[in-house]
Amino acid sequence: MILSKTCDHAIRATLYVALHQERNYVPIREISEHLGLSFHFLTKILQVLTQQKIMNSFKGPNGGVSLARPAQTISIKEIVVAIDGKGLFAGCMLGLDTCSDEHPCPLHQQWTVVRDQLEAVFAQTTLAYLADRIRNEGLRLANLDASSLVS
Amino acid sequence: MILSKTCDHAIRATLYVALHQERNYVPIREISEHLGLSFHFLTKILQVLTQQKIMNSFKGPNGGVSLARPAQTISIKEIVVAIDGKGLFAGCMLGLDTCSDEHPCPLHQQWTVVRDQLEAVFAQTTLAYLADRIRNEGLRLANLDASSLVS
DNA sequence: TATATTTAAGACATAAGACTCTTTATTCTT
DNA sequence: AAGAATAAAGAGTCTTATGTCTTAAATATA
Ligand code: FES
Ligand code: FES
Repeated sequence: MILSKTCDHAIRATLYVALHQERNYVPIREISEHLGLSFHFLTKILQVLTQQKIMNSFKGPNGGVSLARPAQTISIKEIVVAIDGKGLFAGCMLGLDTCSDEHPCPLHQQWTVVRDQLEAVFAQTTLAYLADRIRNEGLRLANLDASSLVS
Repeated sequence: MILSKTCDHAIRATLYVALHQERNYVPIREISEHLGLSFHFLTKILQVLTQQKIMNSFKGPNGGVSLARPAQTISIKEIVVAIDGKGLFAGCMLGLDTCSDEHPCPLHQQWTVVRDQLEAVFAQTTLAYLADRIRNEGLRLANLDASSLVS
């Protein structure tokens, strides 16, 4: 798997929030129910995004989470790095402890070309862009058999 | 991590064998010592490659493993699929249970472009090509602090 | 045939990731 | 002030990946 489950959940949750930006805060309970994943687990994940200043949170009635910055300025790459670290964009494909042009492994040349493209695509893909496409094209944020949840 | 550790080990081991093709069989013990990984673990991994007809094995004195086909005909993709399955080249980036153009997730368009390129690169990169480059350019198969092992 | 060498197989152990539960802290509403 | 709603924090559990160990099977050599 490219991304950890934790990271998958983080991206889906931030997209859900981006789709509901008109509201002040979106409760985590609502997100977890709409995306079909554990409330407590999602809470832990979003705590990290809050600590990383990607989201804001607010306790108490009418509380929840919101994007800390305009959705146009938050990239998918940023979320991936916040949750999974920069390994995907910097690590060795063969799992060696360093990846560098000076001491490349056999797959270094092949991998870095693809990796740089992946990084560029993720860096320029923002939550705002994806939220627009979700709205306009009906892209799914959950499994098909649970799509009724997404409302 | 893109590939599992198991898959990393498999690729490194097959490359080691490809570098020693002049010999009939290469003992797994020798491979594990040169690559700095567990003999028993590597044995299990290479068993899978043997079952998948990518390698041959032979028991007893002067036994070991060898490539089942010419190194020119074995691609990295084939090894990745044998060990990790086809998930990397077919699965949803967001971890949803299906990935299809008909019901795409928000990252589908971005990911499939990169994924198809990764698949193409891996499919056309053979053990023979990589072994040549290892020989000619001194690419490393092990960590730097263990590179003396690789002889 | 006896012994050494090597892979095959499977049980077992450890570590990491994924998820659950309980308690605490904060804020709103009444 | 009291109670309800919500996130934060942390302990605990379950599952999967990784790694280890022991025994069996096959083969060569003497
Ligand atoms: S050194 Fe292995 S991918 Fe760069
Ligand atoms: S549906 Fe998610 S990547 Fe294709």
